[in-house]
Amino acid sequence: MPFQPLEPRRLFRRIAEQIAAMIAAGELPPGSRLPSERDLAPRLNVSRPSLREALIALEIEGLVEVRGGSGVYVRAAAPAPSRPATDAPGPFDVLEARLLVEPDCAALAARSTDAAARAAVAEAFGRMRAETVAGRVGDPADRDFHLAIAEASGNPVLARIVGELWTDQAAPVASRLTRLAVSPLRRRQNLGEHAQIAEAIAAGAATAARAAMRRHLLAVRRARLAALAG
Amino acid sequence: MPFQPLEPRRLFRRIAEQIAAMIAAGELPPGSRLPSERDLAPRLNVSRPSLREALIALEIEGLVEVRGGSGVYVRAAAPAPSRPATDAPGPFDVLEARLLVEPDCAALAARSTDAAARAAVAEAFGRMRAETVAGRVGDPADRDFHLAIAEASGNPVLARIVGELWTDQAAPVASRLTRLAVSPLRRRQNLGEHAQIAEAIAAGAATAARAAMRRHLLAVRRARLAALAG
DNA sequence: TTTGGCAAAGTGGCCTGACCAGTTTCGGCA
DNA sequence: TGCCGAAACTGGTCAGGCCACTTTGCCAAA
Repeated sequence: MPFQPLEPRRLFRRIAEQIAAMIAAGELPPGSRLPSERDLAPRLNVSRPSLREALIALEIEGLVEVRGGSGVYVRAAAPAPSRPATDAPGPFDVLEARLLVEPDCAALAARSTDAAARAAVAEAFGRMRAETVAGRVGDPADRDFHLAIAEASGNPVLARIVGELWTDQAAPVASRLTRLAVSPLRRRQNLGEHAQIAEAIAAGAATAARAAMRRHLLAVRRARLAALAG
Repeated sequence: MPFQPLEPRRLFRRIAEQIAAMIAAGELPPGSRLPSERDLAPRLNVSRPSLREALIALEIEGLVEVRGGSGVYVRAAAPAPSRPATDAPGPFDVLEARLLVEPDCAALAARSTDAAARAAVAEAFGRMRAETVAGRVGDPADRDFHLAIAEASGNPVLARIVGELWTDQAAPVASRLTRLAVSPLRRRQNLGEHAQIAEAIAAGAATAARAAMRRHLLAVRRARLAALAG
């Protein structure tokens, strides 16, 4: 069965989501071992290389752990109630930090006199809109938009912090949550919220920009909480 | 050349890092296209499937964008080697960032239920008081105090950010300014402001802690501005 | 000369089949 | 009963091949 048009997304993405769904559904409990690549691939009607690509994606997202010679194991991602925060880099910690920093970045960007930087914000928004409309994943474009705002704040330290926060967000636990939380509806809302932010910055409305960014991040948090609950 | 022991990490990881290093080094500028998979694989002494796995990893991490039928492109997010205006890391930029983050850290620390972390804040304050009385420079103790508060916030991401901000502050320009701004009078004031913060946190008064931290940082800024003018 | 469209070249997407190097398991031997 | 080694199993990697999409550039028509 040597083909399958790439109309949907790429195959490894679909495989990864399928496996992630099985994990979420409890068919593959945390700590359990997945069927071997040789078994699983034909069962999903894909080749082993494609399955491997999907497993690598899941591994990077922290859903799964690959132990050479032994097998692929579902990672225990359950938030331990005993240890609330201290050393665990939970996804909501990143969001909390973003909530402290990014609204003011937006306000500073709105006040900025650097035309080029503000043009970069508008351009990043345009790119993101194009990609969202096209139905692509859009995550990198999202990042670029927020980063452009941080850079437009004129404060390189803030820009660096925001960049690092997005790197954190790409880390295992968080990115898994991100993916779960991004429904088509949420993607559209996301775009609308970004539009408000971009407009406020373009208009030089610092207070409005701050408020819009805050609303946006709160909405993101709500979506992730819902994804966690669902 | 069909093998290569898996002593280091897995091959795709090493390939990904190698490519990421090229991007960071500017050999592959943002927006540029990587050599085709068929060209690049033999150049890195790996097979195409392994290279593909690495590219998928880089794509998930947002470093690269894969456009089917076209090529693999470096995402425009890497810090370009020369950024003219924005990249001057002025000392007041750091202070501005601290002003955004640290007051809320103090508030979170006051609300924290982690007794050990709050004890660490009190202890750091005690050490600082001892050193200030003894007339020492006080910078490390000062840093420890602020860092203890950030850690007591319970959010490791915030703790890391604050730590980095203090590292920035130690950079040449800023540290010279810091030294200038620390008169004996200022040192006493500093200690008093810290005492207010420490007390508010110990008392669990979140709002008061936030306000005290904010006042403290504004006072620091005033002192530095004065030093700059004088 | 300009513009339109179409074909070839190039690129990623995916598959089959195979061998290597670890890990795990289990049966035979002490 | 307990230890140890071999076989079975698993992931790691490679080679080569075909398909579908994108890009490019040539050529013909306006």
